[in-house]
Amino acid sequence: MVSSVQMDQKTAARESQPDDIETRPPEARAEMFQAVRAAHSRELAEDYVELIAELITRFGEARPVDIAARMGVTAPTVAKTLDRLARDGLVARARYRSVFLTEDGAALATECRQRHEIVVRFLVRLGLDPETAEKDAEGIEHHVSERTLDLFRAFVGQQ
Amino acid sequence: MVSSVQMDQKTAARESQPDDIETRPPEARAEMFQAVRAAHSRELAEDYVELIAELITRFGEARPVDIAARMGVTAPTVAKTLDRLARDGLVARARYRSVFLTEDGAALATECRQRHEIVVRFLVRLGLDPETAEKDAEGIEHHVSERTLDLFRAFVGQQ
DNA sequence: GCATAAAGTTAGACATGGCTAACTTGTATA
DNA sequence: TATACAAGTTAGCCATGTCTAACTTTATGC
Repeated sequence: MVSSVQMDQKTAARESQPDDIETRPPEARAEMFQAVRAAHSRELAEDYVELIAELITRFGEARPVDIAARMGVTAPTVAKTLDRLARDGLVARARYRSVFLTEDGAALATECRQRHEIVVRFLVRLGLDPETAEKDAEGIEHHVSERTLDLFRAFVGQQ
Repeated sequence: MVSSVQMDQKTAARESQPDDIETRPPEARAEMFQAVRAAHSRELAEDYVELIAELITRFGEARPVDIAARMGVTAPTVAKTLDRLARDGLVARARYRSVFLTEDGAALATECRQRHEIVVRFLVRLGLDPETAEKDAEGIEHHVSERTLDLFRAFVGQQ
């Protein structure tokens, strides 16, 4: 262990380059990673409500079998996930029936769809092919702050 | 159930707007989500090796206690995660000792550091404040394809 | 050089998100 | 309308990633 040496180096580094993330206190890093973990726990819910909203729009209902096919998971996985979403007040369901969104779920879906749209359009505007843009957006959209989304909007909007 | 009606709508939609992701076959969606899930399973490993590399550079060693403070998790969580990384050949460790990267781990760390750098610089160039750029990059970096990264590089590089 | 503090480990709990196998319900058709 | 197939559910398994509590080892300071 080299704690005392570390402290000296840390202090020196922090004072010489205060803007570099590496030199900010460990708690600052911790907060960032905690935020990413929080985003992850929302991701699946967001993807589901977004998909459910789309299925309802296109087909009038969202069936577990269609969700499973599009999410690339098995039926039991969908069932368990829908139970969690119901528990969290995002979807409403009756046994052996299609799934519907609650008011909260519908609101979340709308928000997610818009965010997704903006990210895709931003990437395409940047020069990415639409196919890859869709793929990347699926992963990126859950980690884009409001501030960044505004910049994306501005970039898409310009001329 | 409305399978036959669904099929008609699906077919009609697919023929009218072949470029929209919603109109592509369900398997295309499934692949995207599977890719995102695969990215997730790599995320933690990437964040750890990146952090470990940085700690080694700055302090000469990477101690679990320092990793825990910066990841925002407890010591046992770090221990278990390091065991998995060791199992996967990314880190080497001896009981009660600091952690080191294997050749594979070091290579992954370098790759991740560069990707992270580019994403941050891209966001800052776009107009984002450095603080938020760091935060967003932490989530985004794991979901950026090579193609997108090239576009980010180009955008950062231009004048 | 010994006591104590700090760091690390182990054990065990829990939620999430995936799976297969087996069963039940609903639908469609012969 | 009876039955067979499709859809949905339940049970139970597993890995991941988090935690707390309790214990062991290492390092520090007097």
